[in-house]
Amino acid sequence: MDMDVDEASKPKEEKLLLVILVGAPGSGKSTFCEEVMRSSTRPWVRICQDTIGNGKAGNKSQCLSSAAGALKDGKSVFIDRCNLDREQRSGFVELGGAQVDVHAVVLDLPAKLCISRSVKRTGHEGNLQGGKAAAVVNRMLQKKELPKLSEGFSRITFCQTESDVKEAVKTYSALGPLDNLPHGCFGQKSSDAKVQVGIMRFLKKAEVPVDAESRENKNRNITSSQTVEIKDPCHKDMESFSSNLDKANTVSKNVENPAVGCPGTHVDQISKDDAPTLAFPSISTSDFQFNHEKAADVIVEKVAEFSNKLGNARLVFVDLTHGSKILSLVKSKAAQKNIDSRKFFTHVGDITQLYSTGGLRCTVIANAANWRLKPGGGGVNAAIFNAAGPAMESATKERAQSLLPGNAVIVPLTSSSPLFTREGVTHVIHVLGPNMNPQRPNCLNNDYNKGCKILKEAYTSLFEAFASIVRTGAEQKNKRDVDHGSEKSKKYKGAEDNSELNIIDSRVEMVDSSSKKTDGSMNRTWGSWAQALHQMAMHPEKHKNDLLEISEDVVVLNDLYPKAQKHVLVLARTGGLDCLADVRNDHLDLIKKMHAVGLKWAEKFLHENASLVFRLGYHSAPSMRQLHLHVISQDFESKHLKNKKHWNSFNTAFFLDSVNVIQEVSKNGKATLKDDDKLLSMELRCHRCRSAHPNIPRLKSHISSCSSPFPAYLLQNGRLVHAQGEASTSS
DNA sequence: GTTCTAGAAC
DNA sequence: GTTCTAGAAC
Repeated sequence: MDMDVDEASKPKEEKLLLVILVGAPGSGKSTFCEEVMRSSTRPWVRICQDTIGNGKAGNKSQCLSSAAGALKDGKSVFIDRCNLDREQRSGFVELGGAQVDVHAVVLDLPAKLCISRSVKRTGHEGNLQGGKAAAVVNRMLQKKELPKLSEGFSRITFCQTESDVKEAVKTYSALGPLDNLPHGCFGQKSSDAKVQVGIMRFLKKAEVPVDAESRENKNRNITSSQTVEIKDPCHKDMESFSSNLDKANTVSKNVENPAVGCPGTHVDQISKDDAPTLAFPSISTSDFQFNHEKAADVIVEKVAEFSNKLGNARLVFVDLTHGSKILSLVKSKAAQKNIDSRKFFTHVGDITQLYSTGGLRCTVIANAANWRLKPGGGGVNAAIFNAAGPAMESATKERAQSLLPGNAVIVPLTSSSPLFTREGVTHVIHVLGPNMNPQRPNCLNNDYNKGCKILKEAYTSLFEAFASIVRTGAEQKNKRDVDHGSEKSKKYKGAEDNSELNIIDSRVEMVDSSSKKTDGSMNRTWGSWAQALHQMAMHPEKHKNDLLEISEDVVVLNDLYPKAQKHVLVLARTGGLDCLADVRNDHLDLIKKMHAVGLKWAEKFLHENASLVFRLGYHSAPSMRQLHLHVISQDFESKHLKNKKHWNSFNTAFFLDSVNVIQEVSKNGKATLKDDDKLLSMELRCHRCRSAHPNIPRLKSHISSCSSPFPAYLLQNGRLVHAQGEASTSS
C-alpha cells in the first residue's frame, strides 16, 4: 500500500494554510475570517477582493499575488471573495505545495438568509447592499459549483447551517501555528448526491427511451458472436437504476473495482473519479477468435508499459460477464505483474453503460471496430455505435473510411450523443485488431507471430491515442462541460480546412502504430498559417530576401512578429522534423549546430548593443511547423507582444532552454516537453523579479523599468547570454 | 466610456 | 502564428 490513510490525514510538519472561503454575498465570509482572526494564535492575513485595490475592489490576480506574498511572509491566508465556481478558485489552489495546505470552507447557507443579510447591511466593502443585493445573490447562486478535492484542496469543510459555521469557526480558531487539520471532505450532507441522481434520471429519460434501450440490448444479445450474458437485466428498471447511482456516489470504489482490492482513501477516491479513464474491451478475442492466453499476455504487457506514462489517468479492462475467460486471465496476469491497481483494474459491465449502471466514470471508451468502421456486426462494436447515436457514425466517417489491423482512430463525441450526456464519455477510439477467423477479412490463419505483433500494435495505438486525448484534453475539461459540441468542432477544424496538407500528413488523425513517430508529434495537425517556416526550410532559395543566413543544416531569419528588440529563429532544414517532440538522439548534432548558430547571432547583436541579454530555447508546443530555435533578447520590448500566451510562451516552463534540451537529448534520447496549456494561461509574472501583474500593459510597463537581477536558474549553465565582460556564471 | 481578454476566423 | 471583435473588467 503506497498511501497510508493515517499518514495522509495527520500531517505532522508545520504548514501554512491558504483557506478559500466559498459563499454568496451575505453568507458570512468576512465575519468568519474576522472571528477566526480575533481568537487565533496563528498569524492570518485576510485577502478581500472588495478592498484589495487601495480600499477599492480589485481583481483576482491582485488577490493571487497578495496571497503569494503573505504566504512567503509565513502567514496563513483567508481568501475572502465569493469563489463560487471552479474557475474563480483555480489560481489559488496552485499556491499550495509542500509548505502550504489549501483548504476550502464552504458557507452554503440558505439563499434566503444570504439575501436578507445583504439587503439589510450597510457599509459593505463591496458596496453590495440594499435592493440590488437580492438579484445579485440569486444570480450568483445559480452558477454555484461546490468545490471538490480533485481541484487540489486538501480539506473542504461544508457548512449548511449557522451552527455548522460556528463549529468551523471554532475549528479554525483553535489552530495554533504548529497545528494542522485532517485532510478530506467534512460536513457534506447527502443532498447533492440526490440532485445528481435526479439530473441523471432526467437525462436518461430524455436521451434514451427505456424501451429503445432494451431493444438495443436484446439485439446485441442475439447478434453477438460470443455468448453474451446480460448479468443484470433488471438494471433498466428506474428503481434499481437510482439505487445503483446512490451507491455509485457513496461507495463507488467498491463497485468499480471488484477485481483488484484498492487501498484508496476517501481523498484519492474522489480525485480519481475525475481522472481521465479509458475503458477498453478485449480486442480480437471475440469474433476474431484470437487465442485468449496470448491476448491476455499482450494486454498485460502493454498496460504495464503505458500505465506509468499516463500520469493520473487510468486504464480499465471491461468485459460483460464475470465468468469471462479473458477477464480472469487478464486479472491474474496483472496481479502477477504487480501492476498498480489504481492505474489499471478490470470491471464487469456493459461498456456503454459504465457510469449509469456501474458508477464508473470513463472519459474515453475503446471500440473493437471492424475494418470498415461500420456499425452493426454485433458485440461491442454494435453496442457502441448504437449507444453513441448517429452523430458518431458520421463523425467516424469524417475521420477515416477504413482501418488497418493494428491501428486506431479517435472520434470525439458531440454533446448530442447519449454516451456523452448519460455516461460522460468524450471520445471513442476505434481499434482494429488481428483476425484469426477465416470467416472475416484479413485472416492470419493462426500465424500468431504476426498476430501477436499486430495485437501489440493495436493496443499501442489505442493507448497512444488515449494519451493524446489526455494531453490535449486536460485544459479543456471545464469548458467542455459547458459547450462540448463547439469545443470539438473547433479542435478538429484544421483537419477539414486543409485537405491537401493533411493528405501529406496522414498522421493527423490516424494513430498508426507502424509509423516511427508514435512518440513524437504524430497527432499534431498544422493549419495553413503554420506552414511558413516549413516552406522556408525546404526551399530557402525562394525566400532569400527574408533569410539572414542559409547553410546546409539550418537557416536563420528574423521572427516576422518579434517579441523583443532582437528575436531571430534558427530553423532546422531536416524534413519531417516539425517540433521538439520529433527530436531524437539522431538529431543531437543538429540541435547543437542550431545552438551554435543561435549563439553566433546573439553575439553579433551583443556587439551592436552590449546592454541586451539573450536566451535561446524552444517552445514545448510551437504553433509553426518546422523545428525552430528562438534567440530572443530579454527586454521583451515589442508591440507584437500582445497577450498572455505570448508572454508565457517565453517566460514559463513552456520555454525550454536550448542548453537543457541538448543535455536531455544526449542523456535520454529526447527532451521532456512542458506543453500543458495551463502554463500559457498562468498569471503574468516579471521574468526578473517574479512580481505578478494583472494584465499585459501593466506587465510591460513594469518590465520596462525592472532592474532586478534575473532568477538564479537563468544565470546558470549559460542559459542567458550576455555581452563579453558582463556578469555570468557558468558551471 | 475605455481597456483588456479571449474566442473565432484565417 | 495574427487579426478581428464581443463582451467582460475596470
